[in-house]
Amino acid sequence: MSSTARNTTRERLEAKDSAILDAAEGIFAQAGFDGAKIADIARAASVAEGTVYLYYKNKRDLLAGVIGRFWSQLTLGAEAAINKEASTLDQLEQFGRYHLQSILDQFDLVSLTYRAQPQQAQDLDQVREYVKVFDRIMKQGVDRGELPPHTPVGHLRDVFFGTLEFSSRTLKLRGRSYDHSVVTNLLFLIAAQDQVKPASLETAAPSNEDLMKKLESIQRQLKELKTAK
Amino acid sequence: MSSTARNTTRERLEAKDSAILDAAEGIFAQAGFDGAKIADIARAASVAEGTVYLYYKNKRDLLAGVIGRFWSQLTLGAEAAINKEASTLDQLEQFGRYHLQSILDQFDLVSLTYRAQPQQAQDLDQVREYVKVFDRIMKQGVDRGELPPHTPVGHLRDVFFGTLEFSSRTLKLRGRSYDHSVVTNLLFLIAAQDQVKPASLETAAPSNEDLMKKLESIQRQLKELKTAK
DNA sequence: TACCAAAATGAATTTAATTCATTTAAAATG
DNA sequence: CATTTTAAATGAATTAAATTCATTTTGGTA
Repeated sequence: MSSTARNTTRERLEAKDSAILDAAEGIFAQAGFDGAKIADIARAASVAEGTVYLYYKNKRDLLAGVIGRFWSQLTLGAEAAINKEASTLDQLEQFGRYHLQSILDQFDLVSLTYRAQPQQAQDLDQVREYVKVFDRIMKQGVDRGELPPHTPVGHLRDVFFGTLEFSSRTLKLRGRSYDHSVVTNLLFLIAAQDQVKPASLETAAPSNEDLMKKLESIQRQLKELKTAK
Repeated sequence: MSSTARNTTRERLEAKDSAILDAAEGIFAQAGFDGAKIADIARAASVAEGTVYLYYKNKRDLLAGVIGRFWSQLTLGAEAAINKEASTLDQLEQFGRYHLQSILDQFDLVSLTYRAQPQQAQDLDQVREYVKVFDRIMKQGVDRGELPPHTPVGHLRDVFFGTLEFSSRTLKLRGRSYDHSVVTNLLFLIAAQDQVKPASLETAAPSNEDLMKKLESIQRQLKELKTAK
C-alpha cells in the first residue's frame, strides 16, 4: 500500500464522515433528536442506513459527533474574532458579541448540546475547550493588571455564559434577533464589580444631586454591612 | 350520579393521574427521556401501559406534565421562601438561595425542562409563572425606590437565572453541593450595577420624591439591621 | 339487580433503531 | 495485469419500544 493510496483512502473516508455529519446536523437541527430518523440522515448523506453505523456507534454517538464538531468550529471562530492586543474588556465584548451571535444563529444545535445527561464525560470536551477562550481572556486581564488579582473567574464564567445563553432564549422566544445591548449590559455588570469610585469634590452649597449621592453612599455602606454578616 | 359520587370519582382519577406523574417523574429523572420506558412507568404506577395514554397523549406530553407540575411546586415553594417585608436585595438573596438549592436537588428534572424545542408554547407556562416571582421582587424594588427606575429588569432576569443555572451545572460537574458564595457573588454584581450608573445613561436631577423614597428605603434597612441583632 | 358509560387492560400494530449475512470496491501480491 | 485479501458498504431482517384498539372490568344510576 503506497503512502499516496493510503492518503486517498483516508481522505475518501473523511469526506464520507463529513457528509454524514453534515446530513445529521441538518436533520437534527430541523427535527430535534427524537424527530430525526437515521433513514433520513442516511438518505441525505447518500449512504445506506447501515453505513452510518460504521462511522458512529449509535444515534446518540452521532449527535455527539455533530455537537463536538460544532463547538470546535465555534472555538476557531472565537479565536479569530478576538483581538489579543485589545484591552480585556474589549476582548470580552468581542467574545460576547461573537458568542451571542453564534448561539442565536445556530440556536437549535446549541439546544441539543444540553439534552439530557451526557452519557460520556468526553461528550463535552469541545465545549470545555470553548469555555477556555473566556478563561484565557480573564487570565491575561489579571496578568496585565487590568483586572484585580482576586477576580473570581469561575463565577464570572458562569455569569458570562449563563447570561448570554438565557438572553438568547429570551430573544428567540420573542422572535427577536441579535441585540447588542445584551452584551453591553453584561459587560457593564462585570466592569462595575471592580469599579473604584472617585471621591467627589465639594464646592458650592449641596444640590439635590449631591444629597442623593451622599444618601447612595450611606446605602452602599449599609448593604456592605449586611453582606458582611 | 350524586355530587358526592362525582367528587369521589374525580378524586380517584386525580389520584391515578398523580400516581402516573410520580412514577414518570422518578423514571424520567433516573433514566432520562429516551431511557425511560412507558412500560416501566406504567409498572411503577401500577397501571397498564394503555392507561398511561388515557391520561397523556404521548410520551412527550407525559414529560410536559411532569415538568409542569415540578415548576408549579417550585413557584409555591419560592413564594413561601421569600419574606415580602424584607429589602429587595434580601428578597433576591432568599430567592436566589432557594432557586439554586432547588435546581441542584432536582438537577435531572431541570435538565429535562430544556430538552429539544418545546413543541407546544404552553409547555413552558409554569416556567413563566416561576420567572414572574423574580419580576415581582424587582418591580417592588423599583416602586419602593430601592432600585433605580431605569433598572433593566429583563436583562437582570437573564443574568439571575442564567448565572444560577450555569453555576448549578458547574457544581454538579465538579461533584460539589450547594455553595452560598454563588448567590452572594451574583447579588454583589446586581447590587454594584445599581450603584454605578453607566456613563451613557443620563440621569435626571433627583426630585424630592426620589429623595424621600431613598430615605424610606434606608429607614427600612436600618430597622432590619436592628432586628437582626 | 340490571344496565350503561366511563375507565382500564394488554395483545396487536407500527415505527424506527440497530445488526449482520452478503455484496462490492479497493489495496496488496506475484 | 490477474488474483487474492482486506476493508467498506449495503439493505433486508431483527429487535425494541411507543402507540392503538378490540375487549373486559368497574362504578354509578335507576
